[in-house]
This record gives sequence, structure tokens and C-alpha cells, in this order.
Amino acid sequence: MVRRSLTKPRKAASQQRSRATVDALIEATARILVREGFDKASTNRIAEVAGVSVGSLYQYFPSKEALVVAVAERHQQEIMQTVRGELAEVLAEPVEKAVRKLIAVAVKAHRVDPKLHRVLAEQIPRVGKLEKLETLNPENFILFSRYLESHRDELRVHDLELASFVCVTTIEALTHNAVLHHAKMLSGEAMEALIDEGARLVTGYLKG
Amino acid sequence: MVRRSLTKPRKAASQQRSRATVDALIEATARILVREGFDKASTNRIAEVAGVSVGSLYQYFPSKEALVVAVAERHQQEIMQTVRGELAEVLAEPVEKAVRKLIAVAVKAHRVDPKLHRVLAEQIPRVGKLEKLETLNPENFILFSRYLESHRDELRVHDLELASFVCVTTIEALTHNAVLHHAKMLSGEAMEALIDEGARLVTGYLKG
DNA sequence: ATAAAATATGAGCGATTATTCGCTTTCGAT
DNA sequence: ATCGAAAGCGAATAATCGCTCATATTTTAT
Repeated sequence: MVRRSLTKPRKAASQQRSRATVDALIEATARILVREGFDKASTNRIAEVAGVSVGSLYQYFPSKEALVVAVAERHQQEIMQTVRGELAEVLAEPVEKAVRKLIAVAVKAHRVDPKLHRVLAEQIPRVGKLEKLETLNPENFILFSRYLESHRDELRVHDLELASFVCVTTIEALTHNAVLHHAKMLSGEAMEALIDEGARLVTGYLKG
Repeated sequence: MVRRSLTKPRKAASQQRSRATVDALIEATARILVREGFDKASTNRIAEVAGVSVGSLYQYFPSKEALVVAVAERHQQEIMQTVRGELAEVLAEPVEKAVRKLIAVAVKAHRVDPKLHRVLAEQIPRVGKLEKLETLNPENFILFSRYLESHRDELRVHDLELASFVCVTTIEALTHNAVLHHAKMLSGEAMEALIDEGARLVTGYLKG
């Protein structure tokens, strides 16, 4: 039997050289997305910017979509690093304090890499394998639900799952729109005002 | 001097035949977007589904992007038809009633053509001329601001512009996510519950 | 009836793109 | 020093797509 060609992309990169290649490719993709936009992010251009060949790109990523997913996942990881930490610290605090801190951290999360965040949210067509690329991380629902459960007695909401949906959706939308679409709100002062309003909105809802 | 070729797309379609062509093209684009997705919406395919030639397409639309914009605008028109009417009726009502009705109408608006709405929101890359294709219609801010102004004495918010941003963003995000991403909430009962929660959220915020 | 204007046609051009594969270079273990 | 495996290379391919234009048909006005 003839030897299989098997040019299928291998998953793991075992040597440190190839790990560097993978990093360079993800980084190059992110840079192009931010600086030139999604439709300029062709595989050949990505390879060029990464300083490797297209062939190498396809050794580690089975498709262009896979690269975009990798970029999105790396970004999500960075954001959740921030959010998870704060949520742990806030678990013991009463609703007023906790909600305010969570909104503040949501703002901080949207400022990790706003330009990339915006491109991922607005320029990536959710088609094919990109379909489940969600802006709203499901983990947020779970984490917030846990907080609500452990503070049930402070609350005047009956359906905790529904309340979690309402709160997470609201906080995400407010911070997303403020940071990415309303330049006026970027000043420290205006941002404080927005956090105040958001906290009032959500706290009032939770405490009746 | 030689005669100019001037194949630039003409704006107006004066005869009824050409108006039908324009309609067929917009309708075909919408159908393809919903049934096959954005990346299947090539100009050749659109023309084919519309039952006209590609050449005719370019008589009335200077680019593929222009067609998508036309579809989005038609959709927005239909939605705003619904919203404008309700907002007028609600102008005289107190905050509790008004907010509840506005959330209900937002749900209704998202149900006009949910599949198209979702494709427009998630599959169209905001690039080039599509960049200003906004999900959040600026008209909503203006209309809602007017309502707040004429009910200023009922409210405990100081910055009306900020309050309008908070409310419109919140209502849009809640209804959008509920209708387009949470199948469980589509039942009449669950939808009522969501409207109740949303109304409580926003009313509580506005009235202190 | 006739001519001009409006409308419609669709093969094909040029450009771009994702992906492949035969080959070379480098690495790591012996 | 040797050799197999891992990593890297990039010209070439095949397909797609937006768009044009020379030509044909239909409508309107006279």
C-alpha cells in the first residue's frame, strides 16, 4: 500500500520552535484584525505578518476559521482571568457592593483590548464554525448565578435563573456599548457616572 | 469627444417594470440571507433567485454592500413602524405603564422577522460601507429621551441623556437576547415573565 | 411607424483566496 | 556522525466572486 500523504494539520506542537510559530500566527491574526480588519486577514497575509510560510500555518490550523477561533479564545481567556478573580473576592459582599464591583470589572474587561473586542464582536460573520463564537460567555451566567444563590435571602427575585439572565445581559450590554460605542463615556468621570447608574439599575432590581 | 460609457448604476427606477426588479432583488437578498446565510449571498446567486440578470442588479445597486444595506433599511423601517406608533400612544401614560408597553413592543419588534434580524446582527461584517449598519437605531434614543423629558417630574434621574442610554441599551439587549438566543423564553408564559422583570428593572431605576 | 430612452441580458474578465504538496531544513536521540 | 521525525517552505492550483460591457429587448413618446 502506498504511503498516505496525510497533510492533515497536526494538533500538537511538541518542539519549542513550533510553539513559537503557533504563537506568532495567533498574534499576527490579532494584529491584522485590529489594524486592517477582518477582510484583510487572508491566510497568506497572516503567514507573512507572522514571518512564517502558509504551509506552516496549515500545519497547526486546519482552516482560517480555526485561527480566528484561537484569537477569540485567547481574548476570552484574558478577560475571564480578570472577571473570575474579582467574582471570587466579591462572593462574601452584600449586593450593593458586589454589583458595583462587578460592573466596574465588566468595564475593565472591555478595556483589556477594546479594538480587538470590537472587531470580534462586529466584523466576524458568525457562520460555519464561527457560529458558536459567542460574545456573551456562558461562564458569566454560571458565576453570577452562584453569587445570587448564596445571597438568596437578600434578594426579592423568585426565579434566580431568569434574574441571572437579566443581570448579566444588562451589565454586558451597558459596558459593551459604553466602552465601544460612546467615546464621551470614556473619561473617568463619565465612566464613574455610568457605573453608578448601572449599579443602581441592577441593585434596585435585585433588592425589590 | 468620445461618448462616455457610463455604466454607473442609475439611482431611480422610473418604470414599474424596473421597480419590480428592484423589489425582487431586495427580497431575494433577504431570502438568501435567511435561508443560506451571508456567505452564500453572492451577487450572481442573488440575481438568479430574483429571476433577473447580474447586469440588472448593477443597474440599481452599485455594489453588493448596497443591497445588504437596502435589506437592513427595509427591515428597520418595518420595525420602526411598530415602535413609533406605540411610543406615540404611550406618551401620556405614567412610567410604570409606559415602560411595560415599551418592552412589550420591543419584543414584538424583534419578532417581526427574527431570522433576518439575527442574520443582520450576527453575520454581516461591519466593514466598509456596512460599518454604520447599527443594530441600535439612534431614533430610539431620541424618542425615548422625549418621553423622559415630558415625564421629568415623575423621575429620580438627573442626567436624562444618560438615563436614556441606560434604558434603551438595556431594553434592546434583553429583548434581543431573549428572542434570538433563548428558545425557552419564546413561550407566551416565559415571555410575560421576562417583560415583567424588564419592566421592574427599568421602572425601579427611573423612579428611584 | 419610428426613434430614442429605459431596461434587461449573461458570458467572461481580473483579482483574490483558501488550501495543497513535493521538497528542504532543523532537531533530537542514539 | 547518523538518521528519522518534526518543522518549515512557497509556488502552484482550483474555485469563487464582484463587477463590466457589448448587445438585445421592451417601453414611451411622437
